[in-house]
Amino acid sequence: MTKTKATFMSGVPELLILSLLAREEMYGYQLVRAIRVVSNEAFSLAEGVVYPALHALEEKRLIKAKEREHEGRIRIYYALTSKGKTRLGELTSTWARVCGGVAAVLNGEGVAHG
Amino acid sequence: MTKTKATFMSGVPELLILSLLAREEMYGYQLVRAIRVVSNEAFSLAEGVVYPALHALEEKRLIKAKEREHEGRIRIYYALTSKGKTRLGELTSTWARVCGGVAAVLNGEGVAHG
DNA sequence: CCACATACCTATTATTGATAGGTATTAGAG
DNA sequence: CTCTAATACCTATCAATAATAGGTATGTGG
Repeated sequence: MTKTKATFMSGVPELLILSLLAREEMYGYQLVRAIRVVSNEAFSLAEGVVYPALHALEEKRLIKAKEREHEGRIRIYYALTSKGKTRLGELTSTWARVCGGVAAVLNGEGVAHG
Repeated sequence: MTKTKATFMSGVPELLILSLLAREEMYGYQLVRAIRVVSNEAFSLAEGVVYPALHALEEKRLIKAKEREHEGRIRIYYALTSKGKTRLGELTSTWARVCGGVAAVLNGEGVAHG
């Protein structure tokens, strides 16, 4: 069927995660719920998406992990590094450019001649 | 270097092409320029992106090709099918949902508790 | 005791945009 | 007449990564 379900999502998980972590430290499971809630149900990223993304971001030094105990259970909190803040800025502006470009085409007035 | 250049672009070429073809028939080379111009330089999709996309869309019956001669040279014009119009509507609303979701997170007020 | 929520993880698949080529024709510059 | 640039089409390959579908372990409530 080639049902394309992943439309428009490339780079979005990274942007969402960095954006949420910019406000406060969070652990993976918390991020999964936060993404669903804060996006008003627009996104529902599974753990299988979020955890690998976190590991990739950590490897790129965009976020930093700190294990912390909570009620006898270990949670891995992630915080943005300064490199991560820079990256978030880049992603945000790229996102704005893409949004603007798409809007320009969708609402475009005239089109070039044949 | 793992320089990720393709951020936020998944599905965008399809959306742009369908959107432009919804207004008027166009041929591949023309689309390449139109995407650059109409998006205000936000996108600059190479021919190696546009042509395969057109072939894929044609195979899915979302667009239809008509060869036409222009000054002794053959151009392949593409037009939306009704299926293509439906698809464009779906993509547009998906795009709106994604945009809204990202905006909600980027401008989000409060975040869930730990 | 069992089910569920919490909290973490990985392997695999599939899609597809980007890159880097290639062909052929026509127009214009020198 | 030649050479370049623009037009107009094409394909093969790569690389990135979101989605799916699993898996482990602990704590809580009925």
